[in-house]
Amino acid sequence: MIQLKDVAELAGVSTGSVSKVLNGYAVSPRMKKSVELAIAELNYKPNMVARSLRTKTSNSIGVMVPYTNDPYFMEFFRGVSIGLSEKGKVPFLFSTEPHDEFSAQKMQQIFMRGVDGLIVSTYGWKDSVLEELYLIAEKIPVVSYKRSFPGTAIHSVGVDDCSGMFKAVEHLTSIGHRRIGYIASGLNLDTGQQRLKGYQQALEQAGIAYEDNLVVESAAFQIEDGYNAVQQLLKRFPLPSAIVGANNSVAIGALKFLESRNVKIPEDIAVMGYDDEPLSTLVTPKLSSVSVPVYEMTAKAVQIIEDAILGVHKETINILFPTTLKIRNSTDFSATAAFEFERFSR
Amino acid sequence: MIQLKDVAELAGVSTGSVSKVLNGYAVSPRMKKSVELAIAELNYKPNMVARSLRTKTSNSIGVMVPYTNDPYFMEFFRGVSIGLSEKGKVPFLFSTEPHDEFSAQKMQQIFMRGVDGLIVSTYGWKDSVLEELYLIAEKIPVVSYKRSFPGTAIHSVGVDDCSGMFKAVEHLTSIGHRRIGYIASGLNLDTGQQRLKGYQQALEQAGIAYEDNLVVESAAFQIEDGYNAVQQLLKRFPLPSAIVGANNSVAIGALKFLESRNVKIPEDIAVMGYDDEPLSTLVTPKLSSVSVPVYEMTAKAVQIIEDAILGVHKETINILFPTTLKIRNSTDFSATAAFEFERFSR
DNA sequence: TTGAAAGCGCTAACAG
DNA sequence: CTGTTAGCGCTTTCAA
Repeated sequence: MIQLKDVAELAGVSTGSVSKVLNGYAVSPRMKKSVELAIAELNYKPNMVARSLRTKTSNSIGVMVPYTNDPYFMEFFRGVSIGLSEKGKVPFLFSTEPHDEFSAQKMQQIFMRGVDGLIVSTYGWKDSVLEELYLIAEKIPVVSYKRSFPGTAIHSVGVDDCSGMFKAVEHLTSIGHRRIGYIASGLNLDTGQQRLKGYQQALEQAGIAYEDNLVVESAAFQIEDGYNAVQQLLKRFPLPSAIVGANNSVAIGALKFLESRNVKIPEDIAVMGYDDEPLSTLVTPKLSSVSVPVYEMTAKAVQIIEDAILGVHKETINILFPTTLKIRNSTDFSATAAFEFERFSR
Repeated sequence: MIQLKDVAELAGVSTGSVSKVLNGYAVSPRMKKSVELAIAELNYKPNMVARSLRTKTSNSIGVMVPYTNDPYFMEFFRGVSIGLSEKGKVPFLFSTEPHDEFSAQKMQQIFMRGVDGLIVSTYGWKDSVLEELYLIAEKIPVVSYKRSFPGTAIHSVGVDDCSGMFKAVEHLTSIGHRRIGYIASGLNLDTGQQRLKGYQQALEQAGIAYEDNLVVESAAFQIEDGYNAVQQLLKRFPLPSAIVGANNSVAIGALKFLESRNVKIPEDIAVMGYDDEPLSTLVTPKLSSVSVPVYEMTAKAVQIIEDAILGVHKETINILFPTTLKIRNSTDFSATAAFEFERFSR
């Protein structure tokens, strides 16, 4: 392994001087030149581990994502990754399984490795793991994705789920639906509660009485949970003319069950998702949904981390992003039929 | 930050001794006890950066995955992540964009951070980046996923693409198809060539003459590439009665185009994918495909890395895994209609 | 079995 | 502007 000392020798200068040109401090042009020559000659690469030990920063960020098959993981990670890369930072990635016994341990691992900050999606985390997170947040900046932790040092980026779901349901009432089933997921989470609230407020605004038995709770946020939950809704009488899922996956699960029973969508029953993803345009019919600005959110998360590391933030930051309605064929037969490729573009 | 020295002081022993109990060397029970007590009392966490600098190993592995929207990325990463986690190793993740100018730079970054090995999917990498990879492979173990580099130090895990595609096409000929269109992707890669070869061999075995104009090349491996490519195939006369995609995404793209033109699948044209993924069961009709044992492959990749780090391997390892046929409704109308959830299970 | 001490490769005062 | 030097927190000889 060729190291700084070797560069110094070849260039005929001190190691301190080499370090200076490496880190962009003021040096004479002559010195700079000869050092750079030696670096190129030897193909020298600084040892980041030694640098980290000395400077106590690593230019790396811990990222924790849930292990679900949910595609939002992919977009979240992708966004964070692009953002960090632009800032010259490296992601240390950890996946967490919901109810993973080792999440706390993994988080410690990552912390011990000297990351400068943490960006986390805490979906499925147990309280004990969250406790650990609070502790870490006292020491390095932490940004939580789509979930806020009021009263802690944890920053967050999220969306206004109440207004987002309001839009979804308002869309349905605006095209005439009066009996709207709701597949509720994550009612133990603030985000799940806000979505339900949005549903209720939209009904209220349309002058529709809320009916408890049009809301069924799903086991979780996955496709199969929606597939199972929708079956309850089909036992109601009169049948709902529209069904909204608390997220996109449960809506797709519902869609798939209805398809298997030859229910016509949207003619017999309209289906609406929430938290749009590329998959929406690949199912038949294409799923209407409410879209969340993943890229803006992840970019912001990275920005917050960076600022926090630099000590810019004195207060905990909690930002909510707006959502946008995507109307497709699962609620509107006449919606654009052109093949639409939804990509994560920047 | 509480450190080893503090533990030593509290326990009334030397730092060397604390290090010994930390690393499981022989110490007296008394010493062990008191040190452990002090560690617990102070809630001491070793600084992995310092440890790495000293030991020259980091227990971390660099993982490079392509930035595509292709879901196979997710499964690959998930498998690797689970595998590493089981070995107590941490993934340092880097995403690469096809034709990314910075891939080489990113790889250097990761290398400089002292990873003990590298697991890479080189999809879309330019030659200059590969050159860099060869160099790195001289210094630390590298395992490539789904692509081999004969004559280099790079290990690989892959599948037998020729026999895999053979199975796919054989399935079609066995149910009576004689005119089978093929969407070729990645003909510049060995894996793309092997798949095409499998297609040709299956035709030959069925006594069907190969026709150049039933093979169209797609721009890349994405859904939209299949969507575009299939349009060429529809200009052939007589029309093919079946179409095979070189991977799952292009097959889905084809499926979506045919759907938009109200072509009945599989009655008018059967569609077959390759390299199955969960998405196959979410499109309508469900896509027949050839499945690759992602988890076994990633687990093997991790195993190889681990062994190589320990110096077990003297030779470069190249392993091919077998594929399995998944028959669904896009080729067989009567295939199981039950809702099938494909999950990445272990 | 334990302690003392010498670094791992780098940066950052501090002097010159 | 440049060189010297003292560590960053840990492991690992080497002696005791």
